[in-house]
Amino acid sequence: MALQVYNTLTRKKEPFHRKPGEPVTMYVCGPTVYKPSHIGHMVGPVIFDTVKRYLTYLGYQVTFVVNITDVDDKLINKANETKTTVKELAERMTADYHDCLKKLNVTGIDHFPKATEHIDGMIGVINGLIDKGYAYPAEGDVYFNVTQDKDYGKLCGFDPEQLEVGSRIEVSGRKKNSGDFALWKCSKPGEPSWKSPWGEGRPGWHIECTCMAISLLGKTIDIHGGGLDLKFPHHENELAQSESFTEQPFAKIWMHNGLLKMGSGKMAGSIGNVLNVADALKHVGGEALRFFVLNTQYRSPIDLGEWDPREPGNPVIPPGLESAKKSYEGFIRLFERYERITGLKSAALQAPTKVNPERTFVEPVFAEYMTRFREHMDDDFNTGGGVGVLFEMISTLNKIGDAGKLEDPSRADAKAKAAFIEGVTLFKELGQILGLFYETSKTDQLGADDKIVNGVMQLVIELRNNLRAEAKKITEKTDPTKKMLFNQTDLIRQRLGELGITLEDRPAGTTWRVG
RNA sequence: GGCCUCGUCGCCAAGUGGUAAGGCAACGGUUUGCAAAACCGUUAUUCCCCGGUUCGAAUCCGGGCGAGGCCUCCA
Repeated sequence: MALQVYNTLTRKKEPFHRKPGEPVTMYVCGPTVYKPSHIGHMVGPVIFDTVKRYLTYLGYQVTFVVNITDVDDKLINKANETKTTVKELAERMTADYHDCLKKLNVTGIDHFPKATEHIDGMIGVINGLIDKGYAYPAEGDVYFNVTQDKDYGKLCGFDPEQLEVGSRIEVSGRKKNSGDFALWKCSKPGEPSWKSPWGEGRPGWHIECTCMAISLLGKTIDIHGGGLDLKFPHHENELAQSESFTEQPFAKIWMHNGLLKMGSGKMAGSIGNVLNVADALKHVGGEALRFFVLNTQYRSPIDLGEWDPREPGNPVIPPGLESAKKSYEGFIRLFERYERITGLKSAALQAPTKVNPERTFVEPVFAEYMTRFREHMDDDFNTGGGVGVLFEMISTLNKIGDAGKLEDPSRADAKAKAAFIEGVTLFKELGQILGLFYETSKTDQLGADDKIVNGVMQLVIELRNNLRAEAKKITEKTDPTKKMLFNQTDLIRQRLGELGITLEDRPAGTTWRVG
């Protein structure tokens, strides 16, 4: 099956219109940088980063742009409140945003254009729209006239007439129609402003995306993405003004990701249940957080479960994240097993990064997994289905490991070992398409490679195993010395456990890990 | 009031016409000195309810109930 993508514009899945090898342009609406990123801000970037990863895997040349809105009302208000400048606030919050992206392995974004760096371009677009009769200046503002755009409302399926009926907003004095929206706003004293043909002012919300998408990616982009909440008014308006300006289709495909929810409620500042990325990362790894987002098909809402941080005694993390963290440990353990079996670092394991039609597998089951994973991804980037395949692979690989006695060098089956390595390599290949398997394990972070840490751990393990060996020599089960010795070995294991270190007594020897 | 989603095991979730993936949790077993990890087994004859279409429906249609989103600057 070839790649199919759901297009909001046509409300159906369509065959992807590009052939592998061709360039693909992708534009996704980014954040307004006025406060630290919360986990909801990461959903879109993770999803579209994964879209790029899969397209790249298939051989497309993807250019991915995410804009930074660094001037608007929220920024101005926040800067005033906190006694700082819009510029300083925007720079600080942009740095926070980049840091969050990095922690979640969102590495595919090629350009982060800032609104304030494209003001001249926006003025050009607005001028063009006025010249063509789509926009009109009004007392220092400039508005887009929705009645001039014959297919206004096509993205959301809105009838422009109806928009006025249920509208919560009064027609402002300067607008001709209630649906008209600002392309340019005249500024009040003290606000950031730029010179324009209509006086001192600043751009409207939607115009920056039109201008930056067109200037960086061309008049028609392949994929335009964003959260479902942006569909209206932002994307509808962006679409209207862009196509009015260029007289060409703005985006071939519109993709909208579902939003985060908490059980039956929503995450909102007004409720006080907003979870910042930085706070979430104190309790779960970035990789587990990314996995959590990808566990669900992107168009569905992502459920964090019922959670109210204001209730005393409630967990510090929503149940959905807690559960994702535990699920994810299965991935980590498989790589730990790989390291025990091969004596190699899993981080150094090289897996293919491009699809290879000639690829063959010694174990036919891996070819099946590969196919099933690809079928899910081809079906509108169904990462949730793909994750399911990954879990089935873990189970299969563990069985191969068990049956082949791979952790016992004297009895290990060479054929099984080769199959295991082949499978883990595919596992890594598929996981990397989802942008997973990038973090250094907690054990390594603590310093498993560190001479002193490792030396101390080996010493503790050796001493404990000496006690275990002594205890095992005593055959009489009720012997008090045997009991005492085992009490000591268990105490060591328990106390290390309290420090976050788990000891595992395996046939081939005792290993330790953090977590 | 208008537009639009969604309702699959205790929780999360894939499946959108061919007879219910997977994860978490739980329980039993193998293994282990005991654990941990892993493995085996059990846990939805049924997909909110009621009708209809069909040889066949979780999937399509109609009606109901329930939850949610958007309706002019929320990712």
